[in-house]
Amino acid sequence: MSTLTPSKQPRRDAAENRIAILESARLLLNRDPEASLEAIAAGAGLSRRSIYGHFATRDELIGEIQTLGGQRVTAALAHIDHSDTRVAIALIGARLWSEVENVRVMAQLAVRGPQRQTFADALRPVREKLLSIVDRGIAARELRTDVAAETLASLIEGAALSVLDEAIRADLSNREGHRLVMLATLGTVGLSWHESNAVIKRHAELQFVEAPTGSGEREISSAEQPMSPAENPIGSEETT
Amino acid sequence: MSTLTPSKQPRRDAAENRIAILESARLLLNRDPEASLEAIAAGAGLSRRSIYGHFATRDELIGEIQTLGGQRVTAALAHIDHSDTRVAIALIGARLWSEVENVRVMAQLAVRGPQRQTFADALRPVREKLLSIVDRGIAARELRTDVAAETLASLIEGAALSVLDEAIRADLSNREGHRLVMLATLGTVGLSWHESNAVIKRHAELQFVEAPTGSGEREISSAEQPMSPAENPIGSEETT
DNA sequence: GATAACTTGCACAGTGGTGTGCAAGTTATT
DNA sequence: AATAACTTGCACACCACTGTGCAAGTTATC
Repeated sequence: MSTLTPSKQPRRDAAENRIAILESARLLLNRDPEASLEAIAAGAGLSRRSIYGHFATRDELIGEIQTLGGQRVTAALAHIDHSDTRVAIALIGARLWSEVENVRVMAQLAVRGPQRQTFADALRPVREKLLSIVDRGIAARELRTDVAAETLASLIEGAALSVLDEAIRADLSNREGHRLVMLATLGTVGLSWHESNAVIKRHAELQFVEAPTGSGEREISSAEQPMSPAENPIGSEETT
Repeated sequence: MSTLTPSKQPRRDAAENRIAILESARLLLNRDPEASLEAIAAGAGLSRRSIYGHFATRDELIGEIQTLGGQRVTAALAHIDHSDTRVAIALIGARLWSEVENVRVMAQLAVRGPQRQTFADALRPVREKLLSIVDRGIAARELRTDVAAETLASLIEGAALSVLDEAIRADLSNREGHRLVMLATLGTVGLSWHESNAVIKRHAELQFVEAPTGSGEREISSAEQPMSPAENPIGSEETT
């Protein structure tokens, strides 16, 4: 995957740079999915040339973002299960918020760019999970029954994404973002705003928890955490 | 604005071609805001070279789409006013749906591209209108009071746009798109799905009306209507 | 402090896009 | 049928970007 010629372990600074590149790319590709390598390199404090020391091609770099981001998002939504599908949906919203940065690049690149298909694939498990919850919820009459399940799932996804956008754009606090995403998804799913707030209040797992690492508001959420290369890979795939 | 050297009136076929270019551009730029002139020309059944007979530069072409689209969208939302802000909001959703194609390009280009500021400006009146309605609605307790007006307005916009996306993507019928957008905006604004449906049922102006020109479903909606160059311009601006 | 690992700058080839000039063709208009 | 209005193809200059080779520097690591 990398391009250098390391006997076993890459040098420490090299490893850091690799991560810096990935983070810069994630950041810039969010705004412009066709951001140049020059720009990405600059964002990482490196020269364009040295990117090629880590990734053979632009596509390889993007591919890496894809797998890494996909892993984090999938992981974030992995253990969601609640008898009440409304709570499950709100939880999904909340977890998405905790991975805003990754979620947005994935979504961004899933729509545009030549490999949008690949990205769509990477998001498949997530989407299937959502759909199955929606299915259950409709059957249980916990969610609105006036919209087909597939459509509703798409709407939830769209609503969540646009809230993420807005939350970033307006630079909302972490706590507010958390609240908004849940409210938006619940609203999409058919609850009145009073019901939504009631659901949120009633369930401990929907409460906002301060960042583990952080001190003040707005701190956590992968945005600040480094894109470490698959520490706990899901389908463990050692390359070397 | 044009580039040819017409004494007074352009030739009939030339006028048609100009429109064909604009329509092709609107279509392609929806998918890819950086679609090439080559592609746009092909879509219009012309050669790239002849685009320059109608528009001096790419930017001029895009600028034209901007003003035309902005006019149509603004016009569509012009006479919306209802004592009940919930109805007004649903109406906005419905009108947006009737201009899907235009709304989506505008939104698309308002986010990306170098002139996103210009596009944002073109949408200003629309956004202000929405905000004022939201303000009123919150004050009247018709809309949710747990989200700040500015935020809520943005959320409505986002929700509407993502429904439009989904509706196009899934190729929903005109009637279904109409219904979905209203439901989505009303849900965002705090209504339960029962309330939303009740509001829609209760008000004649929210009912779906078959296309004026059309026969079956999915027919109207500016998508099919040509982008005539400002027949009833809003701020009448004769160029010659 | 020696060595291998990495970064950098520069030059270069290749690609795909924009915008222009011009000569030759086609087509609406009278 | 004549003419002006348009379209086309081609050649060209120009730009921004990707990807590569290489020689010279810098830095982690033993």
